Amino acid sequence: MNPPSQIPESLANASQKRFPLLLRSAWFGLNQSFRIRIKPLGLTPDQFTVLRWLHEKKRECIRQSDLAQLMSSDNNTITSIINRMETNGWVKRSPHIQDQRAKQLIIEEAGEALYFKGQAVAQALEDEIMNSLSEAERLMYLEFMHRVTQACLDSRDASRRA
Amino acid sequence: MNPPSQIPESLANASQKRFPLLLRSAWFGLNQSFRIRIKPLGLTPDQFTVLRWLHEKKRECIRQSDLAQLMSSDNNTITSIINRMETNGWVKRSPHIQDQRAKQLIIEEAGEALYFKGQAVAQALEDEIMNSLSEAERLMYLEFMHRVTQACLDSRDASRRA
DNA sequence: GAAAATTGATACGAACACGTATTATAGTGT
DNA sequence: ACACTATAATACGTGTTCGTATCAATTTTC
Repeated sequence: MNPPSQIPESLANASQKRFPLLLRSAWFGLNQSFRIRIKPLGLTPDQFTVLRWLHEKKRECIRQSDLAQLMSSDNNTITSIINRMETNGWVKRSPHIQDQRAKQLIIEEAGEALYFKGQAVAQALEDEIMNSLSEAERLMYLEFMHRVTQACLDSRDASRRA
Repeated sequence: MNPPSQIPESLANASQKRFPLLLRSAWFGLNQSFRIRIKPLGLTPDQFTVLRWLHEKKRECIRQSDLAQLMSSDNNTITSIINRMETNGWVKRSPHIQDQRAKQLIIEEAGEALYFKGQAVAQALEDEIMNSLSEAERLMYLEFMHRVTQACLDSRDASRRA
């Protein structure tokens, strides 16, 4: 009865072929879904992403600025996220050996246990989303997405330098 | 010289075929690039998105909750964004005719002028990104992206109901 | 080796995302 | 008419994003 209440229709109309709107909705949808699902763990999506990188790069020496680049984020954001996660005992800061300015990030036992629980949820969600494409489509899509993502990051870097 | 300083390589390794990481980087890259480019206008990306929808739906009666759905956002966020934009004189709140709880959003002259300036920047950025794909690839990519986006939004809605 | 430029991290503030609670209005069922 | 439920907007608190400024340490340049 309300005129603008059929939102799916308007999405199908206006944003169907508009990359920025699709990207925004996809990211918000995925992020919100993941947030709801890992909420019982006491984790936020960004905190999980931190745990993921620190787990995968455990053998390497990861500084806060390295993490910022891996997450397409910046040093400010990483500082405040790590502050909360350090308080929770999930990660710890350690002095960097060669560079006295830097701090090496290390995942704690509690953090790693949390990561494994979150990873199961994340994998299930990823599989669920990717099921909307066939095997062949998925391969093409990921290849295209990879190129588009690089273009987005290149554009950002160019805008920063300008 | 620093061990983890070649980030492009690590992106090409670990996240090459991981949809969630690609999506995150693409969204952050695009958003950051757009933010830098429209900063001279005094606009943020989200404020531009508000102007965009209010311009495109000018003929319809758009309530705050309608805008929240269009932007994959929620009423809380819309309230605070509209507060700032109303202060700036870009939009105004008007009582809804049939529903006394609701407020109709209307774009002001100053807001529309800003929108047109931002739209030129947005279109240039979108074209720049889409240039990383050929014409045929772009058609396929947008079709796949549309399905994936729907899957993300469906997953969010299912998680909310659960 | 000293000055200059760069980099790593932090503090602070504004904007945004989101959960919970609250108030006011609308619709529903009886 | 009445209670019950649902919806629209808001207030408030926490977490995240990002710009600007600051400080310490490193690298570069001369």
